[in-house]
Amino acid sequence: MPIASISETIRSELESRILSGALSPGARIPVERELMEEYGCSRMTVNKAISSLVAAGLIERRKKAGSFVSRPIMHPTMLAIPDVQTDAVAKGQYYSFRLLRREVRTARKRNGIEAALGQNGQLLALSGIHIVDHQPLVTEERIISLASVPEIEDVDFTKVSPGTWLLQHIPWTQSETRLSSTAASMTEAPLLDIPFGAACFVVERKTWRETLPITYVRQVYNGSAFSLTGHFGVGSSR
Amino acid sequence: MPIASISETIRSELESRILSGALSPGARIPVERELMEEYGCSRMTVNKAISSLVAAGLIERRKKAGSFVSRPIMHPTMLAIPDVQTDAVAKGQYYSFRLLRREVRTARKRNGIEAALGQNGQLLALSGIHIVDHQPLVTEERIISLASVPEIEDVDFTKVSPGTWLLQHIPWTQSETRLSSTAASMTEAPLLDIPFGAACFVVERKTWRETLPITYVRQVYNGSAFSLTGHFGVGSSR
DNA sequence: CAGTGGTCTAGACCACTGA
DNA sequence: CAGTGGTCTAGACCACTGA
Repeated sequence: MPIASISETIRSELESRILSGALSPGARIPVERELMEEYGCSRMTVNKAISSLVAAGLIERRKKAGSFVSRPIMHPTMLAIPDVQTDAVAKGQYYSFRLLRREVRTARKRNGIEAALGQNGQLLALSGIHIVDHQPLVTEERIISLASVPEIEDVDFTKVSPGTWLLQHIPWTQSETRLSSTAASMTEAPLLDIPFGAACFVVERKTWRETLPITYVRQVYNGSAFSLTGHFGVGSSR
Repeated sequence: MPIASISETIRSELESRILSGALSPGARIPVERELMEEYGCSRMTVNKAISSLVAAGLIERRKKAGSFVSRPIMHPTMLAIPDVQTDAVAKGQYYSFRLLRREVRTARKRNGIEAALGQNGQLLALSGIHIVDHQPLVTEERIISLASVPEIEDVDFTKVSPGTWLLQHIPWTQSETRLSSTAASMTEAPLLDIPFGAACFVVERKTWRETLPITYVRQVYNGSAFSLTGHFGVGSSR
């Protein structure tokens, strides 16, 4: 194991004092110049340690006033929502994507999502189903802005899923993900090989590259075969 | 607006070059000593800029070899899973918690979760329902380690929900959250005032304080009244 | 107006590791 | 073994803002 650097030592000792409650929310922590003396190091080193605790949300700083233990403590969770194909391949499972529909068209009026994606031109609308280990796992309805991603018009989606292709070719900077549940519809139920009305898990995502909209996708998972797990550790983001 | 510092300038210019694709995944970025000259600044300043991009996952560094644009690009999402009561109160909605069952007992054998929570003593088992704007929104089954949180035995849960009380009184450091969907059971359906078998959204969470287990909770939401939304921006964690 | 943090400099020594 | 990043020093000047 690597020997902890001075700034790591300061960071972890402050973190312990906060998490143990020795320094309670709202408490003032020693000023940088005090910590310099305590650890016999330079101010830059102290600053680095405290800055990482600020980034982790454990400390807030105010000039002249000092540095304070943050007050709120919520339930944030970092969820890594997997790409279906990438995830299946990583687990060594058999994967295929079955394309059900492919259409190039303009945005439908009165559909806010399509309007945003299609404001600069045409849309590619796809629907299909992800099959993992020979079982249908999740249906997908996707809309892609051809103005933002013209080259996708020539991609063969029998070899690669649209999501995987986009991940590998288009850099994105912002995403918004919505998670919900729904009852399987008349179209989804037979595709997923589950009863009409069965509980499903829904992932919807919009993705942007800077301010340029790229894609919207709605995925409906077989609810009995899918869950998402997220972890969160206070101060885990170094 | 504050004038960007030198390190912020370097950071944002590198970020732009990466996100625009001018520097593609796997590409080598200039070494620190080159960037020093380019920006006419000290190495520490360059290092600070690059370190923040490393923390944001955009860059990976290898000694001797150099610094490279990261390859993967996943779909991480930061979800802030709200506390039901805190969330409702913040929105100005009427909130109440109805306690249905309260029991102090030892862990049931063959139940891994209870065994972990009850290894040092007794458990407090609670069940109840969160009522928001006079509509039942979510049922809750919770188990709390009395060894870790002895003072909770005297709390009156007609005024405050167990989750809110814990958030406000017990510092936690690690949590694991699982999201899934399920069909409403015979006990849940009437409590939520929905049909038996209706699609529900399930949140399960285990929480620790360092290595000490604190609580496990399973919440079943009325699926037609609930969704979670998370955002993610590349490089948003400064 | 004085205490605090924000940022930077111009070096330094070292560990690591790819050529 | 040389290039690269990791970390640190001992200062410095300044902006902000609470007392």
